[in-house]
Amino acid sequence: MSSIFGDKLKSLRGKCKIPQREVASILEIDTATYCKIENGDRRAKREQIPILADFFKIDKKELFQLWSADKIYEIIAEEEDARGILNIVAEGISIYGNQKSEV
Amino acid sequence: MSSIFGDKLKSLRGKCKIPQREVASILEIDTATYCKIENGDRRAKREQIPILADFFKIDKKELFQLWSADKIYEIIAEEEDARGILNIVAEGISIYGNQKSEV
DNA sequence: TTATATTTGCCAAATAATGTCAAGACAATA
DNA sequence: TATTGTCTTGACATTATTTGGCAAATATAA
Repeated sequence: MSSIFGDKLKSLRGKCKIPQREVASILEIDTATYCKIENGDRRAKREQIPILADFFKIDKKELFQLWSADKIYEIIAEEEDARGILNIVAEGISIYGNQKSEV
Repeated sequence: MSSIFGDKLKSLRGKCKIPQREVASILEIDTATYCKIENGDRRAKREQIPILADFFKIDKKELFQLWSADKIYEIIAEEEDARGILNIVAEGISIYGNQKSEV
C-alpha cells in the first residue's frame, strides 16, 4: 500500500539500521504487525506514536501529522475532487478559527 | 453534534417544507436514523448521497464534498495542528498530481 | 546451506458503525 | 387541556471493520 507514516518509519529505521523486530518489541506487538504498519497495511495506534517518536528521537508532532495525513488520504482517495474537499475543510477551519488562515 | 452535510440536508428540507419522514422513506431507512444523519450523529452511506442529491435536485458533487469534508473534520478535530496536516496532504496531492496545486 | 529479516495469508478477538424500536420532547391546533 | 404530527434520544442487536498474532512463505545475508 505505502503510507507517508510508514515510509517515515522505514526511513528512520533504515538510518539506525535496526531490525523491525526491535521496534516491534518496544511497541509490544508482533513483528508482522509492525511490518504491516511500515508498509501501510495497518495503521499504528494513536498511543504508539509518542513511543515511536521517543524511540527514533524525532518530533512527536511531526509523526502525528503524518499519521493524520494518511487517514485523510484514505478519504480523498475515493473522491474525485480532492482539492475541492480540502478547500472546504480549510475554509471551515478559518471560520471556526482553529488557527491562522493561510493554507 | 452538527455536520456540514447534515446542516445542508436540514436547510434543503427546510426550503421544501418536507418532513424527515419523507426523506427517510426514499432512503428506505428509519426516521430516527435520518434524524441522526441531519444532526451529524450518524453518517449517510455513500450510496445514499446521489439519491439525496436527486431528491433535492442539487449537484451530487457538492454533496459528496460536504460528506467527505465531514469525515476529514472528524480526523483533524482530534489533532492540534489541523492546518499543518492539511498542508501536508495538499502538498502530497500536488506531488502525485491529482490536480492543480493552490489550496 | 544456515541464519536472520521481512512479508503475506488467514483467523479470532476487539472495536466501531448502522439501523430499529420505543419512549420522550416539542410545537401547532382543535 | 388533549390531540396530532414531527423530531429527538437512548438502549439494544446486528453487521462491518480493524487489529494482532500465528504460521508459512519469501527475501537477504553470512
